[in-house]
Amino acid sequence: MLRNTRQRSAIQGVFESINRPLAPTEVLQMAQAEVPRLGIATVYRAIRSLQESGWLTTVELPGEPPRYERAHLGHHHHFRCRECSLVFEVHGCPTGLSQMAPKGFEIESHEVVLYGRCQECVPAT
Amino acid sequence: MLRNTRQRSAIQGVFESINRPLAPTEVLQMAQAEVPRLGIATVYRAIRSLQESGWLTTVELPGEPPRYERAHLGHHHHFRCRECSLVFEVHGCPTGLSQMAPKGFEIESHEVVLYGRCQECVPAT
DNA sequence: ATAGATGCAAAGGGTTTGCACTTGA
DNA sequence: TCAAGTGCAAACCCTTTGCATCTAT
Repeated sequence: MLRNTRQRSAIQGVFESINRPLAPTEVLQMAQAEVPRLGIATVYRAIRSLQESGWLTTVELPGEPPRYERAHLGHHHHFRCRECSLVFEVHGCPTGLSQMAPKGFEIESHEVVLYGRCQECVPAT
Repeated sequence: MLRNTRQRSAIQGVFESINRPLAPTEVLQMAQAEVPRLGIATVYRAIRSLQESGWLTTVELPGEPPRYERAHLGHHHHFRCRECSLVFEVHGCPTGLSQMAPKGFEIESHEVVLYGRCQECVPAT
């Protein structure tokens, strides 16, 4: 696998130059600047193989279509600004998660999404 | 607007008898016990109108199609079993959420999703 | 009676797949 | 060379919509 094609390097280039999670169609449009005949199927296939190779991770927020970004190391969560819709990484985890499970249930992992206003959108005090 | 039909009462009955978020196809299958010729379109239309009337709320988990549950419940979160894929309600919240926000960010709300094995799927000890 | 509700099937939107052609190693 | 990669279109899955029919009021 992982052959070095114009299509794939265009797609990787998009992720390298844009600093936020991207939807497949966004990737398509941006990469078509370099490879005009690029097809959406190729984008999906490239995303999948880049995911499987660990180069990309999926960013899933409730009720939103998946987006993809270059893999950062480590467990983290997300903060989504209700005003500007930007998504930020947050580090650390809440405590007391294990006490939330019903009796007999076994927790293996968790997701946390915080909603609110980012630094830019909090009114100046 | 809300006419009292056999279909709608069967659909509401499903939500009243099952205490976990349901996908439209689950609702269809269960309600067909009462109304065999029930169609999926009717389920979707009923869900939408019950949502708009405030009787149902949407449960969105990252990367999954929406599920629905009765709206009477207070603030709670969800547990998704990795084996049987069922989603359960969990009560209580973790602590220390406010410490996760970057400096200057204002948290308004949060979502927590736990993943693991439900009581049915935990191997008998 | 009559407007809302239903069932079916066809249409949409986003994602995946089949297949013949292209291209990088 | 020749299999992985690509482009196109058709297939899929889930959801919505058009339309003739049914039904609660």
